[in-house]
Amino acid sequence: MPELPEVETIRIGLEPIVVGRTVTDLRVLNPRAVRRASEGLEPLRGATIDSVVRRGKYMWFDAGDISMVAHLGMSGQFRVGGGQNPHLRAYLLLDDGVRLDFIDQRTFGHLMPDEFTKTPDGAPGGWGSTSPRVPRSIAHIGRDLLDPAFDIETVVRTVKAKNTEIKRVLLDQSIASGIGNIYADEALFLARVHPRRLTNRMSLGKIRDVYLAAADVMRRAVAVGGTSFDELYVNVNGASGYFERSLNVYGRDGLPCVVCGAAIKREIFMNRSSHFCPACQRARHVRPLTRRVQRVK
DNA sequence: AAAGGGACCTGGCTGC
DNA sequence: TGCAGCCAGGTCCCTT
Repeated sequence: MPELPEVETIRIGLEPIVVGRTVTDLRVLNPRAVRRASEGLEPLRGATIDSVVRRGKYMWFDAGDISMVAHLGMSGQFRVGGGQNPHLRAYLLLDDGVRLDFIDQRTFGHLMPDEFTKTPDGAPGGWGSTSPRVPRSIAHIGRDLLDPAFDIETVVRTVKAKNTEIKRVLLDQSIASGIGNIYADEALFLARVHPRRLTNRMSLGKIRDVYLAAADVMRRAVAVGGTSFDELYVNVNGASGYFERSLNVYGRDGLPCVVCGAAIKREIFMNRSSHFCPACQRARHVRPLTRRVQRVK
């Protein structure tokens, strides 16, 4: 499940492979892998890649007037290819003979050629970029927590004004991007906030704590190459990350809390699992459970 | 308008 | 042994 740290690891791995290279050929093996399937990836043919940029979980190849946006979804991978893989969805052939494969078992990921639009704040479009522009289709995605132009005070005020639960807002990529289910649970644990806590019942300081915790956990995950559970997330060379051993709550339901020893709880919320310590993250200022269908294991 | 919930997708795993 | 059903979750889209 690639979130910001995993995508950043892949972006770093892609840079020496694609920057300065020209796309000499390309092929789409599964039309689901490309948005705007009518034109496919053809606009990339002949383009020279100047940089690989990331905002949240999105990446793009900056190739002059055109970009190729990439989202890995649940299981997308870029691999230096040539080998056989039943989940190979598309590939680019570069002018040095390298074949860059896009592999995606669950097919939630996609590639897409796109044009640029200017960033409203005049800052570079994302990590790895020096130009103030972003692909049009992802202009609505918020800056991520590790972006130098990320404005935490604006985000904190936006979150406070919402009438909903904190975890739902953490996963809203238009407010702050890059956070997925794993790091949302980890950030809430570190900030000692229940996932279903209502944001308009939180102080500005507490909301800030949650976002600072999310930034901290992602920064530490980037440093060790992200989190790997299985072969679905690996970097461009096929190697795994090491952050799984640092997870405090995610996937630890029933095991003792590392702080207080209480059993970590797993609860279904937003059709996903939430993992939290019921003692460290008390259910204060949450909506009554009767308002929603709940299944607790 | 904002909020919330389901669909999409595949393969590994569980339990009968 | 075989197979049905569950589970993983990022994002889009529809309904309220």
